[in-house]
Amino acid sequence: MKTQKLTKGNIPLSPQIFYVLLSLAIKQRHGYEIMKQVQSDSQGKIKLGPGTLYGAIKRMLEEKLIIEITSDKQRRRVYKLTDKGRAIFQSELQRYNEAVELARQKKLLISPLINKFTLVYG
Amino acid sequence: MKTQKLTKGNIPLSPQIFYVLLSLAIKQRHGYEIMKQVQSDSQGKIKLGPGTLYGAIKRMLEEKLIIEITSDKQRRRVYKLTDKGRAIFQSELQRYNEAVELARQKKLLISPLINKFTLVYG
DNA sequence: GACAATATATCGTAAAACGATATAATAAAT
DNA sequence: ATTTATTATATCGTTTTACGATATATTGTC
Repeated sequence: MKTQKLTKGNIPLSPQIFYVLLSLAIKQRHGYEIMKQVQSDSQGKIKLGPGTLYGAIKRMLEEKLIIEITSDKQRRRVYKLTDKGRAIFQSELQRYNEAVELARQKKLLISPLINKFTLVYG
Repeated sequence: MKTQKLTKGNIPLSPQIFYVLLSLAIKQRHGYEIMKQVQSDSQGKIKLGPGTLYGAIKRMLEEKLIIEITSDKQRRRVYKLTDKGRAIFQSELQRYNEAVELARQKKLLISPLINKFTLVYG
């Protein structure tokens, strides 16, 4: 009973998987590096523990969103995005963008740059 | 053992919960309306079945992200965002926006408007 | 009156997140 | 040189969530 789907048709992705793909979209990385990058890319909002990280990697390998490119038997195991992984990341990124645009259009997105002063005197 | 957390500190939210909050950020709605709105807001990418929908509503009520404002015993049960729900939605929307901006900055966001013609002759 | 769409609810399964725990190698500090 | 911190990977068990199936009733339409 192989590990599965990453949600049907891979859309939508969980935020965790999204950030893993994002980190690998820039360059190939090993597990621990992914973990740190996700934390930094998400401004500390998402922290992957080992359980989440290696569980996610395992499923993503099975789904062929990533492949391992470790040369020989190194300590670090390096992963890179497959074309499929890149396509799915792109599709999910579009969803993020569309959601933000929709929210902006509905005046729901408050710019963090607008402070109380601006709200009162702007 | 009350239903729980919606992920620790409520961040990050699952895409499903995010779209439910988005639908309620615009106006109060009843369950079935939320379901339809999520589908339309996400361009059909996210479809909530009854299990997901009413399970999510139950947990969001317990977490006090939404409250029920149904008057008397109506057929439809109407929900609206609480201040907490709105704050959490806003925080999550910021995360979406930051992720998109980061991706844009890294040249990872491909505009769907740019087609092959543009890529070749632009 | 029949039928489709609306509307809510629950149950069971599967999948995912996550903390705990473990182990080992490398790098830094004393 | 030895201790200590950080890096690095892995697995196990629990909790949480998503989600399809199923059920039921109401409202609206032909």
